[in-house]
Amino acid sequence: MGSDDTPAHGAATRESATRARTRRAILDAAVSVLTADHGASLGDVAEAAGVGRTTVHRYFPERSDLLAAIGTDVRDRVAAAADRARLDDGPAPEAMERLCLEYFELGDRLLLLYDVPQFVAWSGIEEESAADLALLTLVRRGQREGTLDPEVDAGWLQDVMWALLYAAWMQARDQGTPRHTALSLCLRTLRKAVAP
Amino acid sequence: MGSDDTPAHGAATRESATRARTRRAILDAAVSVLTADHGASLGDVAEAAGVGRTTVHRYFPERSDLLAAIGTDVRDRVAAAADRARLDDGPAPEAMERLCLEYFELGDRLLLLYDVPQFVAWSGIEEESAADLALLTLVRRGQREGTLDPEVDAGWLQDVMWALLYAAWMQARDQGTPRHTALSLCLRTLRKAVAP
DNA sequence: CCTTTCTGGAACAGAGGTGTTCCATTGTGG
DNA sequence: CCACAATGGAACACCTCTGTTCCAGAAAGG
Repeated sequence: MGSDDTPAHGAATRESATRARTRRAILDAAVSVLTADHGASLGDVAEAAGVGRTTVHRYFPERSDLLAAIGTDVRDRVAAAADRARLDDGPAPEAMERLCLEYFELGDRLLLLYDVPQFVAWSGIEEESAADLALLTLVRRGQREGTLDPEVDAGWLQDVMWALLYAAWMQARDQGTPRHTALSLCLRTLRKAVAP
Repeated sequence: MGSDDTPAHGAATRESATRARTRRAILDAAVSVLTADHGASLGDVAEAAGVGRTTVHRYFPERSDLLAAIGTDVRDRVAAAADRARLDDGPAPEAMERLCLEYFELGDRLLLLYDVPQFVAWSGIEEESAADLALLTLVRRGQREGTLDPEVDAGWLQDVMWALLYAAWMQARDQGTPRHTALSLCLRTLRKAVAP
């Protein structure tokens, strides 16, 4: 990331548009391929990205570099999503639903993060990311205000949200439930589950 | 399974006590090793079982045979658990909680079944096992009787139960929450989530 | 248009897992 | 106590994935 393989000339020079596009293609392909099969080979990823295996290695020297890059990518998107949800505004349950909605849109990417726990270890996602902490704070606020169930641990309510999101994704993926239907089932159930 | 490698003498002869014990040891070790790392090698399994790699191959000629055996084992346990829960008795929500409790006890084994989807394909677990169908029937009964939320699809409520179970296992495994605490959180939340 | 960047393919060595065979050793049960 | 069941280890060929190098051709971009 910091040390590029195009060292010479300037210093601020980032990455050519071509390279940026190729990088994204590989990253996106990796997400969908790895979601389907956690043990997929780099050859599979390359093929899915419409790119030579050599090129994948050119961007991500080792397998772990690719995984780390995915982790970083997801972390950024999660942070942005949490930001958009404005967790500090309005009633806690509604803020939680906004977050759920934002996260739902991230789809596959979060599914992958969910069941490939190594990603949490890779690429500086600490145990508690900023987004996780913000959610935890939100839950505590809701419990204080009496809008969220105060009798269970805040961490549990957090997990419940993730679990229902996961269920909704599965419903959409395996049962072919339309995305918006799955999401509204999720939100409805979440609303009831976290109520006092 | 049907065709043993001890063909001679009788016909009803099952398996020596020694062999049965070894088989179980391998199966159990495989579950815990594979739960920790889906891509673990047969060598790892053998080591965990306190058995030579050759011996593993003697019982399960190919990797897929071992996986299939795990699948079958889990399927049987699930069926027995569903049976013990007596899904046809009493109020639907309570029956659902009994099932949840039984499933929770299966621990690792179900976790594995959950995130190694191949198992569903291996070893004759059809899309809808008998236990799944019984649960679906239970949910429909509850909806008819007005004790379960009638406005959502029965399949969704089923998924919600699994999702909360999963969350409870994770809570126990990663946060070190005592098993009974995790279970009661799960049941409390489930009760609210599925209520009309 | 021509130079620089970027790419894909081939070919390679190495690592690690798999499945097999063979044999010496241990143990279990009659 | 003795035969036979059951085991563990070594050695084997084979496969797949990885990571690397090298080079010729395509694609940008000035």
